[in-house]
Amino acid sequence: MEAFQLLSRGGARFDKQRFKSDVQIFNKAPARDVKGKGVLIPHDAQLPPELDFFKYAKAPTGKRKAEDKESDVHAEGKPERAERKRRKIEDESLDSDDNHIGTEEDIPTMQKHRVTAKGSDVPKPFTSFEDLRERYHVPPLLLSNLSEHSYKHPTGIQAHGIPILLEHRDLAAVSPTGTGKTLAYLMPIMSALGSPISSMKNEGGRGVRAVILAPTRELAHQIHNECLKLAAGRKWRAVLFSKATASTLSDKNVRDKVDIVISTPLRLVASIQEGNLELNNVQHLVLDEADRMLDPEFLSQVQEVIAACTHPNIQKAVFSATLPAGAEKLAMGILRNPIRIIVGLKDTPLPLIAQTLTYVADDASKLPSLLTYLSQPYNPPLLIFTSTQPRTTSLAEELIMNGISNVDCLHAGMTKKERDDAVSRMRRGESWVMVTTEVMARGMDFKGIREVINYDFPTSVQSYVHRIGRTGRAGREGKAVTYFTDEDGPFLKAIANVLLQSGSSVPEWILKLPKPSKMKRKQMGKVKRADTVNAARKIGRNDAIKKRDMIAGSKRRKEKELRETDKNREEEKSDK
DNA sequence: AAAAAAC
Repeated sequence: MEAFQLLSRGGARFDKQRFKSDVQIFNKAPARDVKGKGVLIPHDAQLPPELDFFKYAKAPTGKRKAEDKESDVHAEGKPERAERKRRKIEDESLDSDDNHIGTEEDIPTMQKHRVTAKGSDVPKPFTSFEDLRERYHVPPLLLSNLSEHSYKHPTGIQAHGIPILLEHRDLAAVSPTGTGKTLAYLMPIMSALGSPISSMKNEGGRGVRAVILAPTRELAHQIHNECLKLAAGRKWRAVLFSKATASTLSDKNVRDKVDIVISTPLRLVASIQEGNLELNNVQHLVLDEADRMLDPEFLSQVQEVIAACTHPNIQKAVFSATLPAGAEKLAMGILRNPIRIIVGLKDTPLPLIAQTLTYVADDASKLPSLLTYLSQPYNPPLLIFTSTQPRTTSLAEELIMNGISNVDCLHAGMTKKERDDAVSRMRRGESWVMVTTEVMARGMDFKGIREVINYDFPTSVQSYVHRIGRTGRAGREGKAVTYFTDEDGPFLKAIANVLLQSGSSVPEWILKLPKPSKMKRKQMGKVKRADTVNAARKIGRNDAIKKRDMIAGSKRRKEKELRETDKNREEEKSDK
């Protein structure tokens, strides 16, 4: 409390103890608004003893129902689509029986987590990390490192995925954000590397034995940290690949002593092409954020890495919270006799995240809305997503100029050092408001984040799911606010369905929006937009105006409002 | 659909 009073006077540093132990803080005094700045002290959110992520799965609602309804409404003329959907759902529920995944007595976590497995000879999941010692001879040190970092009970993806990887099978794993996917692949890999009784023999060759690919440097860095935690007390060498380490590793003697390389794809490709790195002894390859890694821009790089991994007995695994059909197909092509594990519902955020959609009319109305939001109590640190680097920078500047404390900014246009510093400040709890791009959207695990704001509308369902997945991690609650403007109309419904699917509510009129067909979306753009505008005006407009009026305006803001009304007028004209 | 990120 004292720390926050200090803070409210402005300028003072965030109390570093603040995020050291979340639990400690959570048990403290009830939430109080700190004078003026609206910073809220959390009071709830004790870690639940068991991470029951999927309560909603027991009684399927939301999307399933919405899908059916949708099919009913839109299926006229093409009933086969509804039929296909229904069959798919049945197939999924059959999968688990076919593969003898286990009964509830065997695996108490099963029912809760609604896991579906597909593939031949699916290994049984385990219930306690200790089980792994006997079943797979996982080194005791690894297990004690686990408990040291208070990993007590395996999450769904860990219970199901780890045995698969320990049996050296290929795996495609889909599990929601913040459910411990990193550990699910790191632990078995490190076990295999260190265990003398592993299914594959290590005497074959020298050089890097495991490679983990991630889409951003920050994520690679974070994975490396996890790796170090697990490896503590053992001689494993895990290397975070960067320019610096790449040149060190060009020395073959050094290289041969490295077990695990964690890297972004292009960095690795560069080293391979320079002849400074050989991957012919790689026996474990993981694509983290797999769907992202299989995006067209990354795909060729990833393929090059895969091609360089010539070891015949290589195990490959892909992990993500989202896996669109296209990416899944690609992944399945890369994997050999794979098992596919899906925890929860695909492409769905956790119900722990309370999501809202907020109408803000147009771009110019966003800043006033955000400032209003920040003038009320909120839970720091706050993560704000924008669509471009320049917008990230300028929004951060605006916030600072409007007197918001401890604003930070992070995008890939910044130098490595700037990026590293921003992440450290975030980890230390010194940032209250972090404005960022997609670079932070995936994988990043900041335990303190309880609120995410999509200042700019996400460009895909996947992006949405990952962005808001920065909160609500490891069983904690989270909050996500998404601004939408008239222009976002065509994509609104898709996101709205995601909200529904994960147990958040959506205004009726959004659900009634017609679903724009792919082909017609372009030409219909105008019409759709008009629909949205009208519907939005009825419900959201007044709120938006009220909000704007509530803000005592600085000159800057008044200018903004003027510009905004001008724009509105122009748009109204052009609509006609 | 479209930007970001990767070196």
